[in-house]
Amino acid sequence: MKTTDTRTQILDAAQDLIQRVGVNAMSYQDISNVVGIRKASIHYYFPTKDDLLATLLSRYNDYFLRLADSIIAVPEQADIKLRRYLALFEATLDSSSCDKACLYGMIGAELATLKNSQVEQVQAFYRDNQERLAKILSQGRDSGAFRFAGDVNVMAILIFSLLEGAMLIVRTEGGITQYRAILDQLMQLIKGLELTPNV
Amino acid sequence: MKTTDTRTQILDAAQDLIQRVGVNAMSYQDISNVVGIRKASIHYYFPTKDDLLATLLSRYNDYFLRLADSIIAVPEQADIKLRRYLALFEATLDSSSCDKACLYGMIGAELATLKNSQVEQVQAFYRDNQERLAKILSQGRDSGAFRFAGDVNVMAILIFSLLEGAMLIVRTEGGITQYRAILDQLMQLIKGLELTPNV
DNA sequence: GTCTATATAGAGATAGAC
DNA sequence: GTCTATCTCTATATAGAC
Repeated sequence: MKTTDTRTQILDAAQDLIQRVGVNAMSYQDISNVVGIRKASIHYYFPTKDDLLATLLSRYNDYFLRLADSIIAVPEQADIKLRRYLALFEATLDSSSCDKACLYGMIGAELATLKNSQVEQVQAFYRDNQERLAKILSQGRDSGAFRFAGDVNVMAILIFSLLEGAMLIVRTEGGITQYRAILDQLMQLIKGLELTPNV
Repeated sequence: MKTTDTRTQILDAAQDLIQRVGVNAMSYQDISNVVGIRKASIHYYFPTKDDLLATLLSRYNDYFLRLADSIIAVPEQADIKLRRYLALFEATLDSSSCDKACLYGMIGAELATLKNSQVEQVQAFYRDNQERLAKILSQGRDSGAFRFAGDVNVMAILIFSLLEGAMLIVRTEGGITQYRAILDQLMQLIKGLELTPNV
């Protein structure tokens, strides 16, 4: 059993807290309570809250896009790839009792309270994800797995917005079950399945 | 020209601020600066911030659902009704320079920092809107205007999640233009339009 | 590296004059 | 109703001992 270093423990605690309550409601004291270190000590690793947030956003971005790219790289049907990509978001929600949203979804709501450099990190995350999604959608439409009309890039933004929004919405009620139902419905729409007469 | 009473000015300012920066980043001092009244005076109308928020949520809910119901009541094609409903959300984003999201979308992100009674107000708003959406979708599917597969209620939650999510996401880039593109794409999906060979 | 102690600023809220 | 003044609490952040 390998112990995690303090710096990582702080980042983990901070991320968990932000995904639950948001950046502005999260404090060094909260992190202190979780990690079991005095709040002054946190400043040794991250002098300001902005430093901490910047590191957090960058870490989350790297981690998430690395996973997304590994999904895209595998030679596989587009609908399988899309399912796997959607599962990445589902995993975030799944852990614990469905009170955690995507880090960037939470941050997105608090966008106006961030400094410019952090806003750029948010923009980058959104853009990168939409790009990955567009790639999967293109492949699917080429192969005939997907049959939706319209522009691939707009569709990518639509899906990304839905994922971020649903993660926030289902926290009030329904939780992971409702989230999965929404994703199933989305897959149906993308595959272009028709309404059958009596269902 | 009729002057708005102070109480309403406070509510308006508070709502505007929350839609931009969120509940936790909004302060009585901010409201004070906008309304031109000392922050202690605000407590005369709303003793606690919870009182203010409760009033705000209730007012927004009443206002929004009244509009939604007036749209549903009119004898009209379902796709026209849906378009009008979507326009309600678009109007929120439209005013000013696209830095305002839906009040309840912002609140949804900060859900964990609210007290129980306010969480219930959020749940009610989500449920009520999904109910209205489901009604429009049912009508559309019966009339043949909509041809999506799957459950109407799930589809309603999907659309609602998308609306709330997109409003947050497009604030980083794209703004109202991107938001409209997403809604157009959504309408296509609901109408069940097929992919045409060379578009 | 982690601690105690403290500086400083801002929050929500109350008391009481006008 | 609105003001000034003030209370209390918590936030971010720093200084310096160990």
